[in-house]
Amino acid sequence: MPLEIPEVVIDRLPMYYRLISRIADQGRKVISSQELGDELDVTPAQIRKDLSYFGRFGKQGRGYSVQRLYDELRLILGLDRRWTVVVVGIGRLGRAVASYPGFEGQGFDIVARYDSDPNVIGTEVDGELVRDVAHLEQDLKISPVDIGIVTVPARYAQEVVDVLTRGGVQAILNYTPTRVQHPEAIELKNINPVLFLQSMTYHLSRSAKEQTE
Amino acid sequence: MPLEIPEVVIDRLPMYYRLISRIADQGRKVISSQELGDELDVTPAQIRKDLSYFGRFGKQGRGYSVQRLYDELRLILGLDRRWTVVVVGIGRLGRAVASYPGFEGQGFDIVARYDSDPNVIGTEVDGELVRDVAHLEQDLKISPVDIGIVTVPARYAQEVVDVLTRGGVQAILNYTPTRVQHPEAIELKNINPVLFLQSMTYHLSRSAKEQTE
DNA sequence: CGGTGTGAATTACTTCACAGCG
DNA sequence: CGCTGTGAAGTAATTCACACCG
Repeated sequence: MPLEIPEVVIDRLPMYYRLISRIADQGRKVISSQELGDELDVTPAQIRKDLSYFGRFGKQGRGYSVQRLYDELRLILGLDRRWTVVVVGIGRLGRAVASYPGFEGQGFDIVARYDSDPNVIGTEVDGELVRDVAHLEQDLKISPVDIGIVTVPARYAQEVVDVLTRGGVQAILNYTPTRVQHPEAIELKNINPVLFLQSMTYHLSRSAKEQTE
Repeated sequence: MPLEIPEVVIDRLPMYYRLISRIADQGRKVISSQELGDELDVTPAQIRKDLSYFGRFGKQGRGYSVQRLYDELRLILGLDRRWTVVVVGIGRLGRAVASYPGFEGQGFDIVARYDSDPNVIGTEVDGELVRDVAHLEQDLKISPVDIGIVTVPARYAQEVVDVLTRGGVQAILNYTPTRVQHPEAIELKNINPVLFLQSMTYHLSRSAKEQTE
């Protein structure tokens, strides 16, 4: 069963998890891969194949038990526990991220917030004090944290990532447009909205051209 | 040449563009696919193949002219013009997005900001007034806008997307965790940080297990 | 029946490897 | 020479299609 699961599959699981938890909330008991697929614009075969990497959760002729599938995905994604998170960089974006309720609601506990600006250090965000980033590495050594979110200005991104990795953080979400170096044992994902816009403008400029042709 | 270009290729172009503009800033004149690949963790063959979908920009034995490649990518991605953007939802995230200098710097002009909260409407963000979202559809009809960024609470996401599409917006960047319905002629990308964290926790919980085994 | 689970078939994507050009 | 551009080869991912089971 655990024979190298493709990364694309992993990347789809959170989407399945999100849908199935919504469906569970609606009180639905059973659902087919067809119906899941309709909702997500994915083929039913893909959903069945993806899930089959992890086990046989469905019942022939019936579909998937919503509760069962929810439980399994939770387990697979490691969401049967809480994860600790620090947010580094409390500018406008960091503030928004640090106070976004969607993290806590999904098991991600923001345990600390850091900044380097003396005007920001010591102020409150969401009722919690902002700490001095100079203490970050030391703090991480005393009480380790699972995940770091980086919302500092681009030029500090590498430095902050280095501190986080030295501090033993296992995963990093980088909101900075800078691509940073990092040990490959550490999970790192980038969120750069400009790249999204640019891949969309590619298509926009084509369809504009088609019109005139 | 224009024989169906894979979407994965399009999605990599902005990354190439970003790198090449940085290299151009450094005053470098020529660069090889090998060097580009080292920087981006991509094989040189992939870079050459990707670029070859659009033309022959390199010089054998030399590499790519940085300036030439920059110009070509700009053109391919439709960045040889400015794009207009509205931000809908001026909460903490919307405020951060609306005042992020990275958009203007890359040719995306935020031309208007909307909210539904009477306490927010009429206030200033980055020196610009926030308008009433009730006027959005009408405003778009009078002066069309290319792109909409949605930073409203999740439950309003569909409604806002509907207004934007009726208003003739061509692309939407959805910061909401809600997956919305939309005409397929419209480009839509979702940014949901929780999904990123969840695909990372999948790996974290594995490597934790490996340790104990 | 209806819908899963899955090998097999297909399609998509990546890498190889080398001819050809500056 | 050195490095691009690209068919051909090799992988990877998706979809098909159907045996099987509740």
